[in-house]
Amino acid sequence: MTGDGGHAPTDNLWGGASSAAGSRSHPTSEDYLSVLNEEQRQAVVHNGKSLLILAGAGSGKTRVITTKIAYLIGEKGVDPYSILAVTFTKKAAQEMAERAHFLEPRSVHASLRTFHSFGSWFLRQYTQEAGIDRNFTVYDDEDSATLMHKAMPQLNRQEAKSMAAKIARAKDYCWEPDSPELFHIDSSELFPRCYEAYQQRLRETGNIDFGDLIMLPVRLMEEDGLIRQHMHRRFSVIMVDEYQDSNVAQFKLLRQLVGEDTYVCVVGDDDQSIYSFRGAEVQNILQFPKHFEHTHIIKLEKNYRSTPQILATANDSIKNNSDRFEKSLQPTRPAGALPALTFLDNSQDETAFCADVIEKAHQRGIPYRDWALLYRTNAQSLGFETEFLHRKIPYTIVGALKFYDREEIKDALAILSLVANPRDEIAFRRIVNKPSRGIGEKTQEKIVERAKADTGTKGDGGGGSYVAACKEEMATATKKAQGGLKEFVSLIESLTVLLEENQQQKQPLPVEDLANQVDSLFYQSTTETESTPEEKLPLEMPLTAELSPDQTDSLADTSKGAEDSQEGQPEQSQQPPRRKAGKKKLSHFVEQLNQLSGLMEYHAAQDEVAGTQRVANLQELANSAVLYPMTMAGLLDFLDHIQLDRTLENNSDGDTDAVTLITVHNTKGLEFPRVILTGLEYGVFPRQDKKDESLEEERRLFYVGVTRAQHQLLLTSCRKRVRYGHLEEMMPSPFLLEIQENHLRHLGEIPYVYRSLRREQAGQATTPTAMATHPLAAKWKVGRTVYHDDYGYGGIIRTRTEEDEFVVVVKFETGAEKQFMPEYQRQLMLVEG
DNA sequence: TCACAGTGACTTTTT
DNA sequence: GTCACTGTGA
Repeated sequence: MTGDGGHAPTDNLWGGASSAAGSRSHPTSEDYLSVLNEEQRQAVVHNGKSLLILAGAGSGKTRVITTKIAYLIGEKGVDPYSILAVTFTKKAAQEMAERAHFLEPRSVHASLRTFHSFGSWFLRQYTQEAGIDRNFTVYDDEDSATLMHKAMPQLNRQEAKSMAAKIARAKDYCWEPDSPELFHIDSSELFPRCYEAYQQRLRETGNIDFGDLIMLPVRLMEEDGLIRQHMHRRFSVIMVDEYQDSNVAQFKLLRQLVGEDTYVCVVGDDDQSIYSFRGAEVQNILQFPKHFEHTHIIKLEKNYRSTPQILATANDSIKNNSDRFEKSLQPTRPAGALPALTFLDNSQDETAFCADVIEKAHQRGIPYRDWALLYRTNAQSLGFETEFLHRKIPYTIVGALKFYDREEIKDALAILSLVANPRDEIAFRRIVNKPSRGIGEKTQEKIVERAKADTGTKGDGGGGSYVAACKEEMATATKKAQGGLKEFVSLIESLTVLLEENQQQKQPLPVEDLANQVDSLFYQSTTETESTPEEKLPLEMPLTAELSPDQTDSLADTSKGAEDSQEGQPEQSQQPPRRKAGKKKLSHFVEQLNQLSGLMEYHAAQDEVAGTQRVANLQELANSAVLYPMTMAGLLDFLDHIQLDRTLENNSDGDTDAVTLITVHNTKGLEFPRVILTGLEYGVFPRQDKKDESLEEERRLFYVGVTRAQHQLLLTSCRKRVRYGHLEEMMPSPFLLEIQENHLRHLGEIPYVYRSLRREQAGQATTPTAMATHPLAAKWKVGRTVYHDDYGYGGIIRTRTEEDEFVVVVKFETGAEKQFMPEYQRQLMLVEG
């Protein structure tokens, strides 16, 4: 069934499609199949019911998927429209789309999406069945925490946040407020009550949270055979990338989507499962053959990315994990340099060292974009940013300091959300009194009560509008509040009117508008149809991965706008529309909103005192809306895009030559010629050693980091680091010690602890039973002098490890004998010498 | 209602 | 070193 007949008919189809696609020549199926190895080729042409591809790091996983898509369309005559491929990040989805499109132009009609954007697409078609608002928006974690806080006022902010996180976890498993399994997460009787209250409050707003994006579609399909059938007819091929990171809810979604005649193919690597903290279930991939009958398994172990030296390092580490498919990566690349390990005195030295290395390399002609700087936590990026800024090394930072999480941006988005859905309690609370309009907590509470009473007029939507409630409240409110409310109501209403007025231009009611349309049809560029996302019948809704608005070139205009609009000037910078636009752009609407709401003025004042960039950020938000039409549908699209695509916010990807600063988690699926893996200290990476299981996940994370590198890998570790405002002595990461000594090159000074741990390890090599020595043991040795805030000076007389916690026993000068866990009790300090 | 100062608690990783 | 929450005074 491989390279047989098919040529003549498929070639016709092929030719037709590629000529339409333009100048770029697309490879033929022979071309793209010939570059695959045997296993890859098998995976592509596999022709059964279900397929599990276990693909090691760098084994050409994406190539296999994209080739498979092309092959199915080009050779097997599968309708691209009926192909669904889901990934976890937008970035991955986009890359998949690009590569598939290169191989097979018709793949633009396939649905290449993230799980969550698929959920959103699904729910937009079934808002009524799901019991949510037609114009629902998606709450992020912070919104959820606020909602929880309001639903259960006795919780303080932190407790509310933790409850919200637990609810999110429950939704990862599709557990309802009355599910008995909830105790797995939190056995207190408070938890189900909180969940219940939260859920009720959420439904009152008509909105949904991240978990609902998966959970609600699952429930709808479980309960409604018609919807399920509908989906089965719609998709005949379903593929999932990075399947090791799917959670139970996502598994259930897949289960529902796969009908009798659906072909299902999942790809993943259990060694790269790094999201169990948010419910990812490795068992999904391990048990896949059990859940889907007649599963064929193909392993891809040849690595096409890294040098043998880098792979040796990776294998050294990952083989220490117990719960995994036994496998090891086979190198195919030519030999390279050994990975280098450098110890630095402190994190300042670390940043300087990294900057030096990159600068020197640059002088040798190695571009900045070759480099990626990896760290465990976002907070670590700050030091690098300042150093790079100072040295004028260009960098792009992925994922950190999220643009859309900034206060001013969330404020503006809250107004947008409220315009879309006036029942949005969280958005309402956020901006009703910002800038201060004299509407305090008391008044807000009354309005919320009123709005909720409104909802009592059962049925789905209708009541519960906060704008309406504000109006009613005006009658009884105090003078001060009255004025504020009036201001606020007129803001939202005028914005709504603005949007509706513009929207009406689309509807062919007034004759002049028809004329306008003719006008735009004839006299404006017709090449790029400014298609507005319109409400269509469910089956016809496009589900292709939409390209994100090009935020990069709008960036350029930002700073200017910021300077000019210091005072509440009437806006001078009318949006610079690149293409002549007949219809107004959403960016215009956002600018209006920024002005009318007083947010611009408010934040300009803040900028003044704090030296921040808030006005510029608000302007940038407006700029980023330029690709959306100024309609309700455009607004929803825009909000969706922001909520579901938090990854490619500020990266000016493409041709710019810049170093990548990125968390290890975020590098999943990426590769770089040169990688520096930083902060390899115990307590930072791995973060803690609570349980074996989570240490194994940290190790997988380390493995992911190492296997991102193609040619060159640098590892750095600091002896001291500032944490919690104090300079602390750090221990080297245990992962460093797992690497065979001759697989590493050690640069510079090697700390005593590292040496002695290596020695200890060498001694133990013959007795591999107990590697129980706690990493802290090297530092807190019997006989050392310590100082305690309360007890004064003393000496360590004993140490032991108790349930993975390291305990020291200290006898103080006072005679008192006390036990401490130095990891947590910071009052106890080692005295130098 | 709001602004300020003092106090206490906590820091993963993300759609 | 950073929030977030609390209490005070205007």
